[in-house]
Parts: sequence; structure tokens; C-alpha cells
Amino acid sequence: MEAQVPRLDESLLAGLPPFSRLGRPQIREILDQAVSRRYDEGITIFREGDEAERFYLLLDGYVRVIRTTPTGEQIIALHISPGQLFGIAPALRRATYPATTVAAAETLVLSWPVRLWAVFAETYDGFATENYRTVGERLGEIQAKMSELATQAVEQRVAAALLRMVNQSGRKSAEGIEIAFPITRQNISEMTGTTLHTVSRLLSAWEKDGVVKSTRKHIVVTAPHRLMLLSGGPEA
DNA sequence: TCATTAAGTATGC
DNA sequence: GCATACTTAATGA
Repeated sequence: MEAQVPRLDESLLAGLPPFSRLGRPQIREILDQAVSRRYDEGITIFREGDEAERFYLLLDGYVRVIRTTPTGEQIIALHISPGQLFGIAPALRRATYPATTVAAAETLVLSWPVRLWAVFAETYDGFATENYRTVGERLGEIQAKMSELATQAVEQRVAAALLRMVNQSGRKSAEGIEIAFPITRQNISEMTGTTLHTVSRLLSAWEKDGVVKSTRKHIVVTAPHRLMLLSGGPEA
């Protein structure tokens, strides 16, 4: 459907963890088999349970990984930043995607057919190990969030969620550090297991205290250290 | 401490 | 001007 755009430059992949150990000619081979595509904000790239036909690399933008509970609520499991692979069902030896993935902002991705996963892993030094590492990291992150959900109060969870996004996608601005992709109260409630009303109240209170500044779909953390206190221990 | 209901204002295509 | 984002207060588990 999408034509192969001009010709992808090798510098796109050089330096990214999954490809860091590869030489130019190898990167060229990989790029020549990739399809690139752009997604607008809000567009679903693939759905939980879909046949996993391709795996993806995020070149630019941000994507949200969403899981649906048996009762039908959406839970935002994590956000993915540029340079990371996603939809890597083959690494988990799965035939279907374990989660839905949606473009959180205008997004540019490369993708390859899953059958190439095994080929890359076998042919290219470091590809497999690097990817198992990131899979492990993400599982750990999700685990941490699950236990956080069970143990921490809402205010602490929301503070921690903001910090995570800032750490991962923070962009320095005049006022502080801003989250680099559009994010709503609803979204934040979906990552913290609360309601948008509670998130709204918390953000309003924090704004009054000078910890954050927000406009519609846009949040700047003006006092990260104070958020840290809020997310941390019981008393702060 | 927090969800829910409900009723409002603000914002942007 | 309509849909969506966001705010706030009240109530009750």
C-alpha cells in the first residue's frame, strides 16, 4: 500500500541499540528490507490479538501500548520512545500481538516481516541479545507498575507516572521539563488506575503549588524534585 | 481516601 | 458551533 519512500539513510539505524554492533553494509541490508510508514496521532498500528505479521522500529514520535482488561477497561502499559523496537511478538515466540499499539503523536516507523526476526537474530551479532535485554527491561517496568498499583496511593502513582514520562521523553523548555507527546487526564488515569477527575484535581492542586504547568494535552513539570517527593515514600 | 455523579467552563477544529 | 478536554463541588462507599 505504501510505496517504499526514497531511500532510507543508514544513519537512521546506526547507533540504535538493536543495531549498534553492525557495520554499514549490514545496516544497508536491513534497511533495504524495511517498509517505512507515518501514522497520525490516535491511529492504531496494530491491535491486541492480531496476527503478528511485522515487527516495528519507532523512528520518530511516540506510541502507547494499551492492554484491555477482561472487563473492558483500557490500561496504558507503557510509552515507547524513538529508537526502540515494538510489536516484537517474535521475541516472545508469540504468533499474535500481546497489546494494542497506538500513535500518541505523529509517528514514523520502520517495519519488517516477522520471518526476518529469526534471520536478523542469526545473522547479526548483538541483535538477539540487545532485544532480549529490552524485553526484560520492559517486563520489569510493567511488574514495577503492577506492584505500585497495589501498594501506592493514587497521588503517588500519578506523580510516578508523570516522572516516568518526563524521564523518558522529557524536553527542556523555559519553564521546566515538558512531556514530549500529547497527553490527556484520561490517558494518565488509564496508566494509574484512577479516574480522570482525580487526575484533574491532582494536576490542578500541583499547578497551584507550582509543581507543574499544563494546558490542554500538554504538561510541563516545573519542579521535578518536588514530584519526586510526592511519588516517593509515604511522608514527604 | 477515593470513585461517582453531575454540571459546569475552556479550547480548538 | 460542536466535540473534546478539563474543572469543580457534592455525595457517599
